[in-house]
Amino acid sequence: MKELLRTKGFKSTPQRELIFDCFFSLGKHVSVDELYQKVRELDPSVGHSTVWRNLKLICLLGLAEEVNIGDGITRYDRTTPKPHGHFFCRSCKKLLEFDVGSVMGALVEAAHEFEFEPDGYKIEIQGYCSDCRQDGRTNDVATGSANDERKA
Amino acid sequence: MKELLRTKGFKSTPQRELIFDCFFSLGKHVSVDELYQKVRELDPSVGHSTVWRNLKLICLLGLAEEVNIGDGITRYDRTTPKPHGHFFCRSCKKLLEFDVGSVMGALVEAAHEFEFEPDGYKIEIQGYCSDCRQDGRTNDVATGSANDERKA
DNA sequence: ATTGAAAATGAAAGTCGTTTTCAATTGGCG
DNA sequence: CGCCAATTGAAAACGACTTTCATTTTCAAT
Repeated sequence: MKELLRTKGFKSTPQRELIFDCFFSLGKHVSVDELYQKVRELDPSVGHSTVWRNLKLICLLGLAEEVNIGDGITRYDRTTPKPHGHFFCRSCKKLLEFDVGSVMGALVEAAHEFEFEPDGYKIEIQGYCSDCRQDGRTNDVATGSANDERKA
Repeated sequence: MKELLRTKGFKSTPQRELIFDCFFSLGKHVSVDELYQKVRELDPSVGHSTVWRNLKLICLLGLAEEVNIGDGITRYDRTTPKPHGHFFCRSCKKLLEFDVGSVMGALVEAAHEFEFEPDGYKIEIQGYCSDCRQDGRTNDVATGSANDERKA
């Protein structure tokens, strides 16, 4: 890791190494705060902004990318050799990955038709995972006030 | 519109009617502020929070849904009979729609495999549109500091 | 090993879109 | 018409993200 940083022109610091290590050990879709907590367990002196900056650096290095599922929290997802999509469970907030190999062709083609030069794909399916689907939730609008979907 | 509101248990107010009308006349991916500006042209007394609340209500009624492209601004997209994906140009921030009929089958199937009950799909392709692709931007990481991707 | 320029850090503050609060107003059923 | 609950508007609160700045640290060149 030290080598990668050097070759890209970044310095290696204890905090940075720790943050990188923690990020890759967590290995799932983490938010800044989740990573911050993890880092803090091992070194409580590391600041929030340092974690944030290094998470950005990880993205800049191409090792991760941001995932926005619309709940206002940015998560960071390790880049994988194969592109993948996400299932986002509205109930338990779980994020599951699934293979999107079968749809990439069509997307690339669509981009081509529009003369659009793609450099990123986000495929997200929202709904309820197998653990949560029994709750039978509906989007019946008549049962609530204009604002009560926030807690849903 | 008045009827739809009534049947769902919401009141019809001049502001609400105006906001709904403006939203559907704009008819594209609008942010709260864009809609607020439009509404203000016709009635400067309408408040920001009223626009926001009614945009939420429009979503709650199933007439629109939120689109998050990761730039921190929530946009609202009229629900269409056919699902569609978005091209998001990193340069000019334009949002273009494209048909995703050809990939829906695979996505539904993927959801089924995971026993996931989908109720929403987001397919977004990021990159550069035909007007912007000549800028030859690269993601060369060595050329900048850890933070300079923000302005990209 | 020492040094100095540039980069990195940490605490705190700033930013900005979103959301809530609350008092006043209004819609609509009885 | 009169009441009650829904709605409104202004302002404040909220919260995640981002920047600032003084201090510390890294690392290449002595």
